[in-house]
Amino acid sequence: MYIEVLTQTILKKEDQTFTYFVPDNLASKIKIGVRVKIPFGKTIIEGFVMKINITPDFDKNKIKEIIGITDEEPVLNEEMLLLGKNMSDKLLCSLVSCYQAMLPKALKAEVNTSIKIKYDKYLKRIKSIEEIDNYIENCKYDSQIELLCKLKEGDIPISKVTSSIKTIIKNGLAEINYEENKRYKYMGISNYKKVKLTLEQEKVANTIISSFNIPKTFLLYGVTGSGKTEVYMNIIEETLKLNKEAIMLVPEISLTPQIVGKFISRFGNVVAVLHSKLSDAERYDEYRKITDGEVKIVIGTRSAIFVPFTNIGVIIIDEEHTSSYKQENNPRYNAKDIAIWRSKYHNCPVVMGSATPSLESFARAGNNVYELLTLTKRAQNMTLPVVNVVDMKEEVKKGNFILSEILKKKIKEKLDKKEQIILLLNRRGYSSIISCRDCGNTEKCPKCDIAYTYHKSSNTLKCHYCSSSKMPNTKCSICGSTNIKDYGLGTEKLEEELFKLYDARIVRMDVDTTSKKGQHQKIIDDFGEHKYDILIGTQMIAKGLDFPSVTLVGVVSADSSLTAPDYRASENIFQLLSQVSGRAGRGENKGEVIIQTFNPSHYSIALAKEHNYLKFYREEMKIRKLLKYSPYYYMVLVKITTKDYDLGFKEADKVSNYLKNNVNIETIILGPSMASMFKVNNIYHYQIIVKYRKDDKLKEALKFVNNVYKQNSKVNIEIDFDPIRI
DNA sequence: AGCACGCCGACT
DNA sequence: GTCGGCGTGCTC
Repeated sequence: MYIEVLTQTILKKEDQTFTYFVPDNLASKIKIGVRVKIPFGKTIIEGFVMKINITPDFDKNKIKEIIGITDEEPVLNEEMLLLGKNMSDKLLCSLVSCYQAMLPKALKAEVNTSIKIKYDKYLKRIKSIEEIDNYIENCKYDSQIELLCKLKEGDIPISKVTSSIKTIIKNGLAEINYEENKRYKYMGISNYKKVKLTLEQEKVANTIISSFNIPKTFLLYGVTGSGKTEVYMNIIEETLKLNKEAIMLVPEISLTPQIVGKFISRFGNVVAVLHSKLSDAERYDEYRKITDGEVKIVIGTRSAIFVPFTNIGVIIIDEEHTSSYKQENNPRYNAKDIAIWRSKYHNCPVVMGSATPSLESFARAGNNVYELLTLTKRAQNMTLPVVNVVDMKEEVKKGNFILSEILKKKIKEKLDKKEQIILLLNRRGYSSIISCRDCGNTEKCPKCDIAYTYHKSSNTLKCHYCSSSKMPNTKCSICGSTNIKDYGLGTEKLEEELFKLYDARIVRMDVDTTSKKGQHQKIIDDFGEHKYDILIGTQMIAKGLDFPSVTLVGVVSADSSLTAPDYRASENIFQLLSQVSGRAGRGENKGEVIIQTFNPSHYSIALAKEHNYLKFYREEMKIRKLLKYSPYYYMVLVKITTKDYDLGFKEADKVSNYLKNNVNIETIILGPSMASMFKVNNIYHYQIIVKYRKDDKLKEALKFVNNVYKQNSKVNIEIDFDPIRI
């Protein structure tokens, strides 16, 4: 039998299937979606079986035989095969990359795919009891007799293969059996109690429950502390009653251990947990629970959206506004889109929840594409914390560059009361932003309203949306001050400052301190047990943490992300400030939030202070409309990368011109321009931004340019739909 | 990825 | 003349 195999494209450019021969003795084991080991050139690789029983259109003499079949059952089921094709078509990326993205490492088609799976060993009797008794009578070794007596009663778990075990096996009395060890390591919360839903929560839950079997998307807009998790659990409970499965996506599990704990407490061991900090073997363990039908609920990060449940009852996406649902490398999928695709396949609803929904989702709810559900009341009588905005312009005049007068005072106050403090420093990679130290003004491109990026080599300010550039001013264009500097304050520097001022136990949580596995968890646990007084971190600490004894949250510099060269900067800062505000005062003590900023009157800061999402939404939508950004316009980012500076510009220009001539007139093509990270590893990055509302020609045009550069070994192209960062 | 093929500079 | 540099192309 001849089969068609899709290989992990070594030549990364294109999907290519290869024809192989399957000998008769293996033919019955071949199914579409299983992996096969195949000789390829001088090496052995793995590929997915795409078609079986084909008549080859390749020279039969050159067709090689497969080496073996890796799987008993397909790793890609019918739904996954279909979904992969859909993804690769929609995202203009290779089919293999889509299939690989759906699978845990242990099940990907790769050259060296042998992930160590932990086995439990059993010694199993293979001869009758009489035969064993016979053997015992003639045996003079006590250790063997002891083993054999136990063996008569059943299998014996063994850890080491001793010499007596070896002898027993050699004499054909027993054999070693292996069983995969699936580790259950998550624990429930001991004091968890099922909470009776409030009327408001119940109404929301019932609306969703009455839409089971309908592929509909709900947007659950609920203020922080309104008990969205309880609603989710209620819906999932109903799903389980119908003998269906549930997927719940969360931004990052290692940061939300409380949610997992609640789920385990309530649903026990029908829950599998998938997140980025699992080792490959651990991830495979969890995955096997799903394929074996042991679990009904999966909680996981982005890629958990692909779990091969066959009867999904509901898909929940918590904190739907988070950018982590979009994958930033190929295939550049958004888990929210995959969720909606799967909801149609399984006829089930999708529930997206957030206290600060993304503008896109809220706009869709406004257009009745999604159904809007709201939770307005904070559960358990928790009050929203008081938010204090401090104008750093005034503080700088007093000589306070890092911590303001009031924040210093409050920290001391809380330390004295033995309460805990979280300090947030939003230091993201955009160091090359220049802003005025006196008035907080950052110079922006007038066309795109995006902060200019400073290019040191040429001493110019560049807008990397539209490629316009200008010389940096020596004076601030608003207040005339010459005190213009790039802004940079790191977590280490803040930590240093705090050590100088206080005698406190301080812990830092950022990419530098959490790269090792389990470190996240340890910091969170330790802080939860009050082994530290102050937690310093980047925005990763803002999400989902729930520490009752935290009574003060300080945002040390709200501006660094406000001035980021990104049209979503205002939205991001509003979401971030709202999130952190929700973190304070979760216990009995009232919480306080202090936000330090050079732009106290900026609407996203002022409205975050008021906890006024709706007003923020309206304000931001006006700007998006004016400047033709999402959700009014869709965006596509076309990236062109090459080692050759001149060639890159030439080719990017060609692409841009081709697009201009082959899309609808209303579609806006910006660039080519230099990407914000222009030269990385000696590779030059150019980009073209496409903005459109409706364009039936765009897809074909993008497909065309994409195919052109698939054949080009010098120039690479990548297409990113709805990019989260530009 | 590996490996062969092939077209130019430095050399026993 | 040859040896070997690695740019290019192919693997069912």
